[in-house]
Amino acid sequence: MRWSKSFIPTLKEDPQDAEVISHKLMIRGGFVRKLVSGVYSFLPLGVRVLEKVKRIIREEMDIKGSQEVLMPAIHPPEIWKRTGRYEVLGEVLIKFKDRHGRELLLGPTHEEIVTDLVANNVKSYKELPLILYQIQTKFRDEPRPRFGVMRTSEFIMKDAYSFDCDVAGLEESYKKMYDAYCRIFTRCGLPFVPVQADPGMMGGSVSHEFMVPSEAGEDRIVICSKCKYSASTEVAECRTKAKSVSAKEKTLPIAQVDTPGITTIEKVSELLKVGAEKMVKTLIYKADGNVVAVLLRGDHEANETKVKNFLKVVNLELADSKTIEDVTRAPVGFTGPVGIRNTRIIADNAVRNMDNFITGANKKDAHIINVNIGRDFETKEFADLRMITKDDGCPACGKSIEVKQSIEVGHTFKLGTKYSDVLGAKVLDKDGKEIVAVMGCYGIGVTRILASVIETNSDKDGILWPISIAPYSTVIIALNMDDKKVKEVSEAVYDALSKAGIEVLFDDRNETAGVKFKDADLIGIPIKIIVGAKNAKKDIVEVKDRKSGAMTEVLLKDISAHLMRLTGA
RNA sequence: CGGGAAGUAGCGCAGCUGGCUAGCGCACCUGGUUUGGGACCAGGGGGUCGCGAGUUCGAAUCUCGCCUUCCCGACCA
Repeated sequence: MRWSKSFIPTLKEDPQDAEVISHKLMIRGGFVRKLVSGVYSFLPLGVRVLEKVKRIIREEMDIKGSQEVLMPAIHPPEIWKRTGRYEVLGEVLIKFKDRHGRELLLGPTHEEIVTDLVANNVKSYKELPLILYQIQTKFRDEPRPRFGVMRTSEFIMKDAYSFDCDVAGLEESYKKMYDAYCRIFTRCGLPFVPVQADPGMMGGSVSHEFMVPSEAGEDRIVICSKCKYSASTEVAECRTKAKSVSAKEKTLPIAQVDTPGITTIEKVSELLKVGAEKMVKTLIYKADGNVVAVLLRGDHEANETKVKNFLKVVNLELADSKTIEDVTRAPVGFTGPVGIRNTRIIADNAVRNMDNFITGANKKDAHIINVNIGRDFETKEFADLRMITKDDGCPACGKSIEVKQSIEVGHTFKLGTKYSDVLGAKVLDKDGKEIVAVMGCYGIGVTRILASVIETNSDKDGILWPISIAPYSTVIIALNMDDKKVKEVSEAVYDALSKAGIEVLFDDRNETAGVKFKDADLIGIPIKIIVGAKNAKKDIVEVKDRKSGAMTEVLLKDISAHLMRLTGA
């Protein structure tokens, strides 16, 4: 492709509304443009990278025997109502009406649709196992689209679904997909970590997230320094050892202290000169509409995923101030478990070990000290409800752990029969008996891969695409198109490489050398072929590596062989 | 939805305490000189100052409402 004929609108300056590196570089490099918040156009360069990634995905999925399908983006709501996810997804679903007033929605994912497809068309155990996948656009009304293409309302996903006769079959399919995912991310040049995760609204028992450590990530993961343990902080268990009875302190008489206007743990801690670890914070939640008090040690943070899973609820949100006032008869900031009304109390395991602690008094401008469970209030419900920190030990081996910000690029789930049951995906087994298909589902954020690769592969000049997914492997930089010999040699190189099947971008623009170098680096082409006047006279060109800067001189006649070696074409 | 910031040419910004025809850099068009890391000279085109109302003789500038975008929180590929 000739640059002079290409639609590659590069920018010299960072766009005003971009914060993270990948967003800035994708805009500046002319890969994408925003239409509205969370909705992007992919420009020619962006499409080329996207297609490279898709090809890798298809190759790896096909090798595992899964088959590509293409399901619709427009769905009838009925099928979503049958599985109950119409309500679970709620506002995330983008709904509209057709001309007949019939409600339709844009698919946020496709468990319902594939399961229905399989239910209607697969009848025998002989047809299983079956793995279907598609690369398709998903629509989700995100609460907050973010970071360019990282989190958008419309995005391209590769989603796969496995159907097996039994759990053993699912295990096999799951392993295949897991392996395929590792290969896909490796080929895309991503430093990924598979971690245990929470299945969330997908359902099922086991899930793994494929995480790319990066500052721009929206999630955190725990990695053990010693053993192989890795998990999302959402599920990483906190090992809280129960204190022995002998270690318990003698209980002191409960007493009220005045804390006028002091509503936060930090300020109470400051005022009473007591560490936050001697306090208990009481968080009032609404869990599927019911009020629940969650008790945590003052210096600990709630893990809402754990709370949700413990309570077996779908919706969990901090209660509004009115609810808190109803339950505690005090303003927000003085909440405590003592004397709280009509409220289920659950406590983190760490709270069980505490004696003579400080809590809110459920009274304006007051806290109480020397509070003890059993004596001053009662709860029998203890569980791991807090967020793990780097000071906690590894849940598996107890050694030190690291907590890293990460980007989720893939997620795999062992679904079981959640969908196949409801939607009737059943087959007859050997004995003619009906069995429900056991399912797994597997997602990759295709557009998000681009952002992740850039987050982990860039320098001050621009993107460093791995050759496997670079929009072009090679760019020819003709330093001066007005120089006859330079033009002639560049054209010859372009011709030779094109014929050799190398994906080459020929910068034939009438621009200065500086502009061409800057643009080439910005868009991240891995190999530059530089044609300058002096060398051109001797039929020599320079081949320069984008990442290392290493340069070699190559004779014109050898150029295509040389590039074929470099690119593996 | 809660909290914060911002909307002026394609992009990045200045102007904004009320006063001339709204400005700068980049980009773009024409001509010329240039060409090894974002060249130079000359000429030129491009604006509902986010939208609407109000105050005023006069509003990009002040007031109110709305919209949009970005950042921090709840969601997830």
